[in-house]
Amino acid sequence: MNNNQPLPWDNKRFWNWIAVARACHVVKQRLAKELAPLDIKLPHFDILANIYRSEGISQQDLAHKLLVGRSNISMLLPQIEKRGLIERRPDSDDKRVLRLYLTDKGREIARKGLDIEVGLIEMSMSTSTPEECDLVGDVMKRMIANMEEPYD
Amino acid sequence: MNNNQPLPWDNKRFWNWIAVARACHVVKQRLAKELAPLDIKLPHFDILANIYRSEGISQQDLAHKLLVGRSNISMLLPQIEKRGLIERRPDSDDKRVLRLYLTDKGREIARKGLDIEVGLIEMSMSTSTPEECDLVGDVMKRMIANMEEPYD
DNA sequence: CTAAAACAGTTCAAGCATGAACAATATAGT
DNA sequence: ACTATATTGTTCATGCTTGAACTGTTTTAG
Repeated sequence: MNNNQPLPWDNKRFWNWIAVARACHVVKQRLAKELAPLDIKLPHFDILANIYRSEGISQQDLAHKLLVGRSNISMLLPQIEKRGLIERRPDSDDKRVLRLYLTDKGREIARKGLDIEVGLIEMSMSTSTPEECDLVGDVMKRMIANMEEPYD
Repeated sequence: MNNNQPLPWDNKRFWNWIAVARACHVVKQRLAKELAPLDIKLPHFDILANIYRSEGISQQDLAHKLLVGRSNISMLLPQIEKRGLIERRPDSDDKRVLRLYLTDKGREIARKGLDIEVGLIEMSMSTSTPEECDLVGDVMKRMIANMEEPYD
């Protein structure tokens, strides 16, 4: 450890994190290209995929799952709705909330897109053992947990 | 393995990857907040940090390092230049290329920002051993390498 | 019961990122 | 030397993302 000017370039954790960020970036760019044949953009697909897993989810919860603002969802949903991929139905108990459902067409695209995504992930992780991949997942979950804390 | 409908929810690699993407997202959001006192946005900081490490880099190479398009850099640099954080000087050999240098003010912000970033990364990775972090880095580098391939 | 607070969703302006089309310069092939 | 090709950086239109301000609904407190 340097005591005067500890440059990040000497810090292994720093570089390991840079690798994570780059991998994330590269995978997202690649996935966007692979989804092009389905005529769906990544943000729209992320929404479809989440509704696919949690049919009837509210916009609020969807935004929370995707780690984006409510306004973001609010701007994207009408586009997807106009394409006939989802339906928004008001909750019967609480008139504030809208619940989200896939149409058959939406479900098909979500399904195909997920197949593409899983294929891509398996391909890119094929050179690592399942144990290694699990460890990566564990470290990431720990990071997310640590990130909740105040720090400064 | 399911043979009919292999849902991603049954796929461990899939979930491990989701954890990576979420961690990436959370760290970026958090870093953006921590950088606020320096009055610098994440995209601008990423540029400063890279010039800090590679003074005299060209816009092209910078874009490549950051995994973004040249146009992106081309739009952001004038803003940073107007704030007096960087200088753009034409290359003497090749009149097409502009080389990027930090001003003293820019170097100070880059330095402070990097300290914040490293602190954040160390904090979030503090619950994992150095060996685990290194393994994460290795798996990510393998993923990036695999992602270059054609696949479909 | 009513006023205040909390909550779900929307709208808007601003900033970031992209790809395509473009200008200027450099390199290669003939 | 000369044309064709490739490269560097810019500009533009488009789309995503955000946070703040807003509407309407529900819950909480007095």
